[in-house]
Amino acid sequence: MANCLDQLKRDGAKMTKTRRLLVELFERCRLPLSETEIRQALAARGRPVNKTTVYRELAALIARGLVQQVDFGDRKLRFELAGHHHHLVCTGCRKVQDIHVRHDTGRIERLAKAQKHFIIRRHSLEFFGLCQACAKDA
Amino acid sequence: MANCLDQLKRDGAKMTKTRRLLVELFERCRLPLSETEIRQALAARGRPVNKTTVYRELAALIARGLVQQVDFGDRKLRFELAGHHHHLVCTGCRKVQDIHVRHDTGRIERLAKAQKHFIIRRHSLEFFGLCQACAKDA
DNA sequence: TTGACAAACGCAACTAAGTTGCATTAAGAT
DNA sequence: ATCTTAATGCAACTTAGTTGCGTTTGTCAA
Repeated sequence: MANCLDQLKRDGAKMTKTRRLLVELFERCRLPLSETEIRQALAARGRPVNKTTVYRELAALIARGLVQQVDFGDRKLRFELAGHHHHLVCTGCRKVQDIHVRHDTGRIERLAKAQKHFIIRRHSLEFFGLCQACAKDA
Repeated sequence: MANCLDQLKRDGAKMTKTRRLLVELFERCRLPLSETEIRQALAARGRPVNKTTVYRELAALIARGLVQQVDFGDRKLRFELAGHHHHLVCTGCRKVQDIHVRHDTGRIERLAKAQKHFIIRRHSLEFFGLCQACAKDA
């Protein structure tokens, strides 16, 4: 992760306060964040930024492969440190947890190739349901 | 599927031309459609409708369990006949194909319950990559 | 067949998320 | 210290979806 900041530097990027804070934020929190959440977090740390800046910063980090987009179907983009994760999304309180899942994508990739001549590059797998607290209420 | 139209009737719904065409469209096409695509298709069949109507109609069908939402992460809602599907989404031409996948959700559900006290209700699993035509170009 | 009632509809105005163009500010190298 | 260029803010815009309200149209019963 630190080498990614190095990479940024190498191709002419500047080490701004915003960029440092943003990477820090992702590393500490390790969960998908929306643009709004990111701006709130940065503002709370004394760095209020425009939403345009957030999107541009994210685009830069995504282009370098540091950050990736996640998608929970609420038509809101979310972002997290790159790496293959899956999540448990609570439909009650919207809280998100990581979950480790071993699953055999190879089989499906071969199937798609053989039957549909389709080359799978990536997949998304997300789980929706109720967290402990919300299950109690229901 | 026909019994779903019956069900609609039973609780006071009217059999409008739009509704008939819409259900027909879903049954014939069997792939996730966006609001825009739906309106184009209806217009092509001589029934131009307002987007508000489309969304309301979809809400009614979803409420009855006839239709479900799908999500390909392009912050656009899509809709298809209810039932558990997975898709191959071409990132080149955006074409979508169904794919049949057997996979063991039971294991993961038990895991989520045991480790995180999380009750999984549903999941989404979508594959992104290149279809035959687009793979050639790349 | 007709008339009444509720569902369906269209329209216009609105919200929320994300994007773009342009002028200004500020890293950081020389 | 200065200069170059990345980073930033702002305002205006786009796209997807929602809401309120007045009008139209199925449907059912008389």
